Amino acid sequence: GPGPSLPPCLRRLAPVATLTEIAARAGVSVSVASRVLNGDPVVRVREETRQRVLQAAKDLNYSANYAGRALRMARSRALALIVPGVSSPLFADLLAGAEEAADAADYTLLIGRSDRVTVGGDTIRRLVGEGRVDGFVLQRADDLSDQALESLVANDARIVLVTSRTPGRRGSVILDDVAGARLATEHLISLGHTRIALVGGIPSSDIARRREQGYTLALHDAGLRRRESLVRRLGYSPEQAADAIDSLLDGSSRPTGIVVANVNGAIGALTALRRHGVEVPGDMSLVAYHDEWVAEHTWPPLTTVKMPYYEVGVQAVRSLVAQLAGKPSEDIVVRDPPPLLVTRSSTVPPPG
Amino acid sequence: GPGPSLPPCLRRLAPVATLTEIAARAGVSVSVASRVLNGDPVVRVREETRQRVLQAAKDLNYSANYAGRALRMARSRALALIVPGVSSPLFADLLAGAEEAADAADYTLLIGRSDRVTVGGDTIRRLVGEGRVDGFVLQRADDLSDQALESLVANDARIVLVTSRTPGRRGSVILDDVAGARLATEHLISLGHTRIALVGGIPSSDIARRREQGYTLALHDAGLRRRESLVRRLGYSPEQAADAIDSLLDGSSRPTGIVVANVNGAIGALTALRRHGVEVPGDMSLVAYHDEWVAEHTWPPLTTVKMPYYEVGVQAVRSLVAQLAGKPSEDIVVRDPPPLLVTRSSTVPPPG
DNA sequence: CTCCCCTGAACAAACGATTGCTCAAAGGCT
DNA sequence: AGCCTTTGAGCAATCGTTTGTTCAGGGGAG
Repeated sequence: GPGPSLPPCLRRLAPVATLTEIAARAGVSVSVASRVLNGDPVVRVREETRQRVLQAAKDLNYSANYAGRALRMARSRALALIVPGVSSPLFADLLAGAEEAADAADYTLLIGRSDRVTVGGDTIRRLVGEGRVDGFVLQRADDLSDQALESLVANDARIVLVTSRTPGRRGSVILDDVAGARLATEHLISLGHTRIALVGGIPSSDIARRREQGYTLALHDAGLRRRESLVRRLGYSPEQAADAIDSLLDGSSRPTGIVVANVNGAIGALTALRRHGVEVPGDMSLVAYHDEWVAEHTWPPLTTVKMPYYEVGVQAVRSLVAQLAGKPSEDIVVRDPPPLLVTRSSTVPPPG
Repeated sequence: GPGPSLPPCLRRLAPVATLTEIAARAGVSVSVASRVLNGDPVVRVREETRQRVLQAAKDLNYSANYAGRALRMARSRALALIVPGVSSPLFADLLAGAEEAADAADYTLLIGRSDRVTVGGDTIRRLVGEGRVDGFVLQRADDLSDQALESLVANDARIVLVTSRTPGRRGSVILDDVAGARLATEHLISLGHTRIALVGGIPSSDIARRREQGYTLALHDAGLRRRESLVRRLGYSPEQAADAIDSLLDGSSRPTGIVVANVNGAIGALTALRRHGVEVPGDMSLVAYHDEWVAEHTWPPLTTVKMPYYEVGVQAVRSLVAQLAGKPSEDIVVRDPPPLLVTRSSTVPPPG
């Protein structure tokens, strides 16, 4: 034989049409077929030829091979969305928004868990190194420090951080946490509460700092004193929030209302309060940051502040796509729609 | 010039090394480099040459380009996991298992929502047509019929169904729903309950049918009468379960215990019972199928049956990978670990 | 009639990796 | 010394697309 024979069994899994076959069926060259199907502006074909190609593609149910295209274009047209946990309804919103935007920009979205992105691991470097994805939307875990984050990410990786920021020059899309926490706090103030506690996140998190700032500003604007003894910064998990509640109830002057800076924490808080025999909302009002499905089904149902997670997803992907197109990275705060107070049964005026 | 010049700006996004560069640095041909790096058994190279290649790859931080490989191999080494909703902790377990198994088999896992896989849509056909994925793990929505499912899936697509089955010859990995529902029911029986209701899924779902079967068998084995008036088949959502509760409480002979065939439904049931002034567990015991995080934080905390979702994910991917390797499709029931009763506060002996 | 330009399409070179085959040199055997 | 085998590596085709360039033929202008 004149050269190497065909490798064994390299047929594709599903028998799909290639551009060559389309071209053959339409009686044109591959290049014409490609140009017609992609709407190449450079193309000059007779209308009749164009129709033949289109018809052939339709007949053979053609769709362009992903690998061939990716190889030629040196782009995968795929994006990765990397999040700490996949099980929260909040994430579902974020994902829905990201998918929407990715679809609109004709990108595919891969989902990864950031707990697989360990420091020292090379998940991201590999994903981008192998050319599987063109860029990332990354939501870091609360306890991942700025340096750890930087060390994780390849220098040249296109990336947009969501809900959190870093001092570095990466792009980011965050919620208006100040306004959200402020709204929650103002709700309690408007009900007449004056001793309002905050169950917040860990101080190293920029998210937690913004939420605390909103809480503080609301108190300040209402002319209320902010007492350090009413602030806890243990974290967002139910257990951490429960610990925070335990410690708050130990204090000399109990609050009459609590802002829990995360809905999961609020559920833990509910459990802890019940354990202490404190009735919600009779003895204690509770408002949670973030609205999700379960807040409607707790006892009592939780008053929450709903934040626009969906839009964060949309904006993040849009911003990433823009970055891939060569535009500079942006730092966005999503203010539209604004935080929304969802009043349920966990907040009433203070007793007495 | 002798031919076309290089297309404009087709540089890759990140400057990564190609096999050609590795080969050049090691002073060998591309084929040798490829063979060494892949551990090709056909290769015959001097040990010293081998080391040079390995070193070069290490120096340049080489990882094989995904598109090039996929094109040549006519395989993407990617799998899609398609699920109805992404926000449930149950899904998180499934996903974790699937990722574990995919990693082990050196496959990448894509996640898709099955509500994007609409009848008449071509999501799956496109994913496989474009060669983005080699196969699917599919968890269908409860209300997707067998025919609808078949019409959706390309005939030649490699696919494994999870938690549900179809009469067709597709592969499947399901839970031992009969044993799980049986365990839940037997728990109530062992507490002394005799009038035990079932809040189940819609009858068209094979999952719901298996769970009802477990319920029925448990009653039968205990010598208890199964009353049709105590069975509801409205669905797994909180609202549907709440409706089921409403209708159960209307009946002439109230149950003293209820098996809710889904934990989300159980949360709706809890809300509905509270609305009716029925105390759990004082007036009514409640046991839920599936264990998840929130069950520990409801009031009262829910007694549940924990099912091995993680293993379903593992087995499904393993089975799919085997299918891709040419093995026949299998129908697996995951019995290990067995269903686990998690006793909390929602179940006590019947009143009186 | 000649020259030129436009139209409509084909040519061919990449992108990066894999792999069957070829092939030169070295070594062993008769 | 001559022939065959083994070793160690390179050659070149191929996967499916995209796209800069070429090219043949037809028509209009001068």
